[in-house]
Amino acid sequence: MTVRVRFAPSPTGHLHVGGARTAIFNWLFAKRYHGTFVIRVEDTDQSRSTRQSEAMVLEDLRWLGMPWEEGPDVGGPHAPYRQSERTEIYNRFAAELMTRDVAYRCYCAEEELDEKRKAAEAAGRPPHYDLKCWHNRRNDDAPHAVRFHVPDDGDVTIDDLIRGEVSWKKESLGDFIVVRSDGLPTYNFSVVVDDHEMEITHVIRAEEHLTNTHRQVLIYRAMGWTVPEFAHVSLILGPDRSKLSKRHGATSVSQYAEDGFLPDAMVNYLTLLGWSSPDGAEIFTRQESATKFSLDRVNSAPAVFDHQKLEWVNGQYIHAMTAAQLRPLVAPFFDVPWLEEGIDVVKTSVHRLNQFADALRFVREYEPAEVDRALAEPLAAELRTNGTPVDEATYKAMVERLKTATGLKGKALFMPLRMALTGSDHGPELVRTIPLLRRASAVDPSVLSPLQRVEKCIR
RNA sequence: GGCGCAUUCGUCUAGGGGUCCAGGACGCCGCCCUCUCACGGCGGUAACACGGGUUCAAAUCCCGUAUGCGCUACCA
Repeated sequence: MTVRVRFAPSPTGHLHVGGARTAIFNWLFAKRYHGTFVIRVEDTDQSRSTRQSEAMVLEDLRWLGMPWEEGPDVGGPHAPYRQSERTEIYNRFAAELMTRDVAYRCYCAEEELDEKRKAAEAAGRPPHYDLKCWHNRRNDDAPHAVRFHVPDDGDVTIDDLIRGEVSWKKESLGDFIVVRSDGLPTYNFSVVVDDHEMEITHVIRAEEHLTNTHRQVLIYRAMGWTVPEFAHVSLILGPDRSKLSKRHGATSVSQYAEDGFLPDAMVNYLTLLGWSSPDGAEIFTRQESATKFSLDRVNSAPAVFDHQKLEWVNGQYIHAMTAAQLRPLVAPFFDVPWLEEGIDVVKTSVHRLNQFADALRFVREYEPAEVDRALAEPLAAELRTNGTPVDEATYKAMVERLKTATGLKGKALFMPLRMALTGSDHGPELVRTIPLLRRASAVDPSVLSPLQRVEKCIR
């Protein structure tokens, strides 16, 4: 049997990091078992779903770098992959459910149901549907929804791949709506129809759907369909341990892209949030994790999103990349003719792509520092006669001559030197900084050369 | 309220009856490297929610309690 998994976002905004992690686990599982990864858009809630949002979610998924074999944009053998385009299919199966007498038309008004529910709750009874339309089944075309009837043998036990056995008693459920009065299916119905029709073998989704599984299994049974395997992934929490939301800061994948995070780092971190590699590795490519991924190593407890660790992971990726690899990624945030050289000099002090501009500010902006003439003048003379160092050897030669000329050494020499050339008391090593300033000033007229800087100090 | 899920350092986690007075990572602290900042290296800090069982032996199995979260919709 070929593994087929799906990620089924509802297009109501950008892709959320929680959704991203669910997508990653699905993708990893598909790769691990050489299966198929399907994207299905769950847009049956017309009031909240937009086509624009669907495009954003797909774009976020593309940015993360998890290609899918079937989906609304690429099609596939089970098209369409947008639930709003599959209503005839749902209606067909809803009709079949009614033919089998496990579903029925419900003509109750929403207000009426609300009142009954409140009354039941007030009286301490379970707020389940009172079965009025089940007991008086009819089939006219007055406005109605379609309701599924929970059978007497409605107890359900599943063997969740992450949580183990989970059971529910039939009593915990009332008859529930499968087709709304607007003719569109509810989630619990469309998801079953689609997962069956699309031959999904493993349903890997967020924990918030765990209790919905009871209803869904009942529908599978009523239709006589094979029940897929389930794996419910725990939620991602904010620092206060409530479900991660906007008030905790950035929650959408696109926001992280804008904040200078790399897709590889994002996928790496999110994979680590709930899954651990059997060899204990924490930095790994998606190919590496895909060969080792298994659902039994997915943690069933919710995980707090740790922004600091994400930054660290992102830094690990940036530090491991060459300046040439980094340049095209940094350019959208900050671009100068000497970008690649600049990146090479400061990349170890940066954790995010958008921090390069700041880290290289000293190259573009220079405020003359208070520097003792006893150093500034010999330095200016040195730069005039011997030129500016171009590499480690010429830098060391310059330092030796300066030591002789000034009688200074160690910190007493280097700090004023740094101040004179960068205007700051901290930054990358001088042996790298000076050649960078030289090259940058050569290709970029807005950058002052080392000599120009020193001259400003003397004036 | 009912049902369901969860609970190991501040955070992510390892662990599946003895090898655990609990290991790794992030963070934090210290030291080293060093002109500074960062990187890197080394070291330190810090946890089995609580109470009962089962067992020669429990972080690991069972039962309660507490706490958190989810579902209980004509949202997904």
